Amino acid sequence: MKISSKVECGLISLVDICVYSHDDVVTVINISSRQNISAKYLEQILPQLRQADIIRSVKGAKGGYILTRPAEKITLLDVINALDSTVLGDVTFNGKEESLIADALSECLWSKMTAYLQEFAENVTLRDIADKYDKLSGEGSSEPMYYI
Amino acid sequence: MKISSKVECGLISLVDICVYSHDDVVTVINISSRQNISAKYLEQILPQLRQADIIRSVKGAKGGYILTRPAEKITLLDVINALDSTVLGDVTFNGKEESLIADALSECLWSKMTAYLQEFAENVTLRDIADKYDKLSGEGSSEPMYYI
DNA sequence: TGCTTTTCATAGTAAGTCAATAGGAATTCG
DNA sequence: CGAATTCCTATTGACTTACTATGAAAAGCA
Repeated sequence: MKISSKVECGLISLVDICVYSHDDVVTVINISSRQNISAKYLEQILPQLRQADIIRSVKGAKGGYILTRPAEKITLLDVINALDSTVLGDVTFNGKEESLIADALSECLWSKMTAYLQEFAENVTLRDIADKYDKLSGEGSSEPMYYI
Repeated sequence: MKISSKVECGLISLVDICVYSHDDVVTVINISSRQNISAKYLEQILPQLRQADIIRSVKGAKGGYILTRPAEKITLLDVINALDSTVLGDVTFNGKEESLIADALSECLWSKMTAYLQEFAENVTLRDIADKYDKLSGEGSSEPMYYI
């Protein structure tokens, strides 16, 4: 399916913060260099995650970001809603399609499909994703790294 | 969620054909006038449904379109794949995000999310949608139609 | 205080996508 | 032949996306 780069990068940042913040803040530059994402781009994404109360920011020197709550209480739905509400929001059209069929589709199909997707996203937590990453990177480190 | 107007109009067309074709072909102009969709736009959408073997076309005068098989054997997945493969296709990125976290996301999250959506779409048939429409339009006709 | 580090806010831009339109060729019926 | 209809390709305008740019504001530190 179609996931914007904003959501992808936002999620990568959150996993990075989750894994590398040891009760301390993580800076945009930290994330940028570890994850190969433009710092300026992150500077645009992270504030949105802050507004959605997923991360908390500390300004000034020694500043940075940290999760507002344990990773198991942050869901994929939270993140997607914060960064791209069209992914899991209602299906909407220009309004031109005025027909009973279009009505039937909205009421009986698109609404259910959206709800179905939302249910998936509600049940994936940042902890789940971070654990998967830990497992994968653990496997990787016991083997030669071909792609250095 | 985000559904393109192409998919919406294509689905409306299929329901229209399903309901109004009584073993006979339905023309673009028929659909266009019944559903308030530009005929030229439909002329672009219907051929794609034909290439996907969902409808069959008859050229020339007295020509038109008809379903290739019973409505209960046409799934939402078929239609979406025919008109907009990005909706249910794999999640792909520019390839810039080279990090283990991005790998973990592809392998463990996006692939599952896509499969989950596909499962939904596989289990909705054109018959289901047409039935819903019949039910809705039936209810409507027993009440005054305010929006003639 | 003044310097450095960092977040914050806003604007801009280049490329791509989408919805819709346009014009005309090819086919078939009567 | 002529009307109806599908088929094919191109084009346009609006919108969206993925970034980049510039600089202000805040906070730690010497």
